Amino acid sequence: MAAATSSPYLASSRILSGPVVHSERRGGGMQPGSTAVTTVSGGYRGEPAVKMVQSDFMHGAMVASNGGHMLSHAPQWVTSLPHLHAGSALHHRPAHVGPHQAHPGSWGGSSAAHISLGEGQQQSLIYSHNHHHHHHHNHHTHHHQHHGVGHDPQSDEDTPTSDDLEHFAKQFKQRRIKLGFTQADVGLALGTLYGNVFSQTTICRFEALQLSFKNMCKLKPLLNKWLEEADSTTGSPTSIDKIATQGRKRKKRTSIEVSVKGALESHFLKCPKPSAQEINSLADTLQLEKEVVRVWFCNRRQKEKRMTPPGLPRSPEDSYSQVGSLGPDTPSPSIECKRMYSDT
DNA sequence: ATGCATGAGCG
DNA sequence: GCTCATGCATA
Repeated sequence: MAAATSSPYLASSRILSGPVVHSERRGGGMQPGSTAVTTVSGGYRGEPAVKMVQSDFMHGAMVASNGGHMLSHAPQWVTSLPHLHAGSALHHRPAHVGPHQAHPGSWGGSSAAHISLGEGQQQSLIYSHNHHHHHHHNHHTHHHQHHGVGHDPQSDEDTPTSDDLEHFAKQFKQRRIKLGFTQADVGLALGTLYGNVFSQTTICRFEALQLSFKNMCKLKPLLNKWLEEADSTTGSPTSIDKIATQGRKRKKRTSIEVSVKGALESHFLKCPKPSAQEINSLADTLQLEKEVVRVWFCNRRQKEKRMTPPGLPRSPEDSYSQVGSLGPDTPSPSIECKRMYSDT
């Protein structure tokens, strides 16, 4: 329940967590020779040498996994402050890139090509997920707003369908590019317009329909509003700057080797929700930290819940109707997998 | 564009 | 510890 009560590093609200990092650095040439590499390996956030926070999260995690072979001593990933300069001038009046859209992808090779030669291809595997939800939205205890005029499907009210979202996302991206805005620009603009700052990642995922249905529905109105603002505002920029540079030290992204990822996928197919014991064994086998393995499975499950699996072309006969109007819970299959190991 | 990660919220 | 929304860092 505590948002930022006793955080030793974080001191700002999550609303203003909008770093305007404009890193254009490229050329990552550090290649591992082992299964995975982490700059600051060892023990991560958990039990530091000194007690400071009560850790409202992951309290029993390391307790249960503390078999006695892990050396947890380095809790923090160095307080490296990404000294960014708030160059507030790129979110409402980008530039006139012209009709041919020659703006540089400020985020590196994120131009328009979908070249994925690394980890972006492992997801080309088969997705044996069956999302069969009933498609009867807005049926709950909710009064309908009687509009005198005809109610458009994508005006504002009522839950959009998956088709609506897809169409909107496509339109959005087109207009956005036409206007010469980057995904990051939109994210920041949303912050200045509503107070909800979003990153390039989120905008990207929205356009690619890689968010959950509910999440898509939540973002759609905001982005829709931005569209109206973007093309209508032609001289009256209502841009206010609200940047809050944070100095949160994040664990460096663990690069899992391809073979290891394959092993993880195999296990995921057998058991998408392994127990702590299973995770422990897996981590030991793959020589990965338990947290890494656990998070990997969490992320993997999320992927299955996304809309439009990547690479899979949508057939005209097939329609995704994962409207969660029935309840927030997911009718997951009653599959239970337990592996009881007595040794290591 | 996407993989790994954080954190709130919920049992 | 899981789900879910979200993003930093990276390929």
